[in-house]
Amino acid sequence: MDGLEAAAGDQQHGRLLIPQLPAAYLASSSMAALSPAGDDWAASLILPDGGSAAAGVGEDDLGGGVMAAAAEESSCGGSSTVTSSGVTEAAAAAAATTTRRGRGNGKKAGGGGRTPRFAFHTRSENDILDDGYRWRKYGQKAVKNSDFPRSYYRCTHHTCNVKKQVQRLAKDRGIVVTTYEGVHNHPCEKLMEALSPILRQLQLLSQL
DNA sequence: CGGATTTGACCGGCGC
DNA sequence: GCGCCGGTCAAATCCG
Repeated sequence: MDGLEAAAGDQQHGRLLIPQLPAAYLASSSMAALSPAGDDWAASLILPDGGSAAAGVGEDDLGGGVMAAAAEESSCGGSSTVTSSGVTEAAAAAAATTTRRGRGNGKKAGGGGRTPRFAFHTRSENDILDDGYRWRKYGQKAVKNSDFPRSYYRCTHHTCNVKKQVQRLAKDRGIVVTTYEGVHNHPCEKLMEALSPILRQLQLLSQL
């Protein structure tokens, strides 16, 4: 297991903790309870750890820990176009086997500071789920064991080095596997947008 | 016109 | 050592 800090212990109890993930990240990615309206979509968090991570994304074998997050469509992506069939059970887990390599870049982080990485499934017709951040696509590649290409995105924020990969499951084209790598070092635009009125009120109250 | 996407080439690690 | 494969780059193209 490399690259991933896995919360191995908790998996067996049906719970998954996501290590090294700041709350903002979580809030933005899937589970905030910001605006629980709109379509719901099923998400399952995947934390490939040790051996179980051996299962590749392509071969959607029951991998490591799965957590049926069954989150409401929420997050800063309030206007997300993610639509789903409403299925809420977790799909089979695939793990992000992508571990190393890259062009010089992959090395840099590997020196000792590993970038946190986690993946989750969403059942959606839409490849791109709006997580509140802005992404720029920088590559697309056909991968083995999958009929669908994998897309590579990078956060458009200047100082932010977060990447994500998006790929459809070979066996179930309705499921999109999104793998995040890194942690945003800036607030989520849409999240802040949504929070700003509340923050303003808080400031007012604190002045009293 | 500026930013995002597309797409083929290139690079580097890994397995054989 | 070589070929395969996944990830990234960058020029061309597209789009608002």
